[in-house]
Amino acid sequence: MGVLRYAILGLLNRQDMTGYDLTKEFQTSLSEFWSAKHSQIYPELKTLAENHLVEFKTEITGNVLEKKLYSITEFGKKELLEWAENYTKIPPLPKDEFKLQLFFSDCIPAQQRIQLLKNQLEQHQKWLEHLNHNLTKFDTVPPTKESEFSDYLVLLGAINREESSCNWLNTCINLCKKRAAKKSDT
Amino acid sequence: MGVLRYAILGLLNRQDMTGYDLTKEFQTSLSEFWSAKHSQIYPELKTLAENHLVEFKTEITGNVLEKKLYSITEFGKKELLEWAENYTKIPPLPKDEFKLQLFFSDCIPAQQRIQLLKNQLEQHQKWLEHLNHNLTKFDTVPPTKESEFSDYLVLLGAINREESSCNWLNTCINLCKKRAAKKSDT
DNA sequence: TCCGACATGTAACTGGTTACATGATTTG
DNA sequence: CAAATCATGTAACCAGTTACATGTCGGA
Repeated sequence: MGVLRYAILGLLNRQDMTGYDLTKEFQTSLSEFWSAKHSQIYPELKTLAENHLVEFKTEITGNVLEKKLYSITEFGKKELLEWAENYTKIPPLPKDEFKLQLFFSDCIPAQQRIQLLKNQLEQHQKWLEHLNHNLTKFDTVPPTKESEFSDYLVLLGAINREESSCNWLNTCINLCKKRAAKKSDT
Repeated sequence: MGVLRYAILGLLNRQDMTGYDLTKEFQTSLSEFWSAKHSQIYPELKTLAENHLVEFKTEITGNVLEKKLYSITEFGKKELLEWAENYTKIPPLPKDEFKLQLFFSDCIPAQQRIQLLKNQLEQHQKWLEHLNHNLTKFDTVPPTKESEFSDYLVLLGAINREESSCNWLNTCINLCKKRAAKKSDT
């Protein structure tokens, strides 16, 4: 695939950045749907520059420290646009250790299974809170500014996902409880 | 992490299997939340056997063809149970090329963005149909049999996820349409 | 007799993480 | 002056995919 290159091109299309800046973007604005460490970003920038999709000028911060300010080239913009217009397949089913655990949970006591579910629920609720907090950062909802608008859409997606995870976990907990009650019944 | 080993141990805990059988299980019952190709499974079985978590006896199918029937050892069961009882972290945010595309979609025409969203929606709806069809395979809902019960729970999770994806995409489409209407308004 | 399923493995490569390595600048 | 942050890179490793490689068995 090589999706990382488009993530970088997309960011550089918004504004010129250093590898360090890009790394921070992956940690913040993109973190909901893509990630990359600096150890992956710097080599990628190098090959991108070699292929003339980006270019850089070396700047001096302070007295000595060099930094490379990267910008997207016209050729890079063309490549980005081509990708941006294409249909993509739905994301491959993500691996989920908890679901695997749940799938095999017939080998542990019913009460313990419920505890596992509750623990998972708590973690998702916490994350959901964090996402809802991010929602308050927009001054209008939905935001009017174009760049903020796509931020908003993907944030909605993240919130949506967490909410549905919580719903599912609650359903599971209830089903397990019912089941446990029935068993102790007989 | 090394989660693959627990997936294999979990399956072998249900019944003895060959590497070939395991491969099929990953393609079917586990496919919603874990995957592995035979090229990964066979080496893993080898190391698992070396560590005495599983053992195998060689059987002959027909006249010559050898197959290795693997079974979990007591030690393997202990290891599996230990994993099964532990709290796991929520799955790492899965990479999602479509969300990345949407995030950068301010560089393409509004109508085209809507087309991308609609295409994604169609794909998710198709998959959802498939999952709902799987739901009809249980004779009672929720099923009473213990092994079927956890199948059922994870299937609910998958359906839940697809439904919420569809909801989100519909929301996005509506927001984009509204936005487009407003713009042509001025 | 041919084809699809059964059956098992290895090799090369890709994407990504963790750790190694270094050093400058700013701020408290 | 110490600590956090800025800044850039490489190396070793791990999980996973694709391709290579081989051969048997059962049924149409």
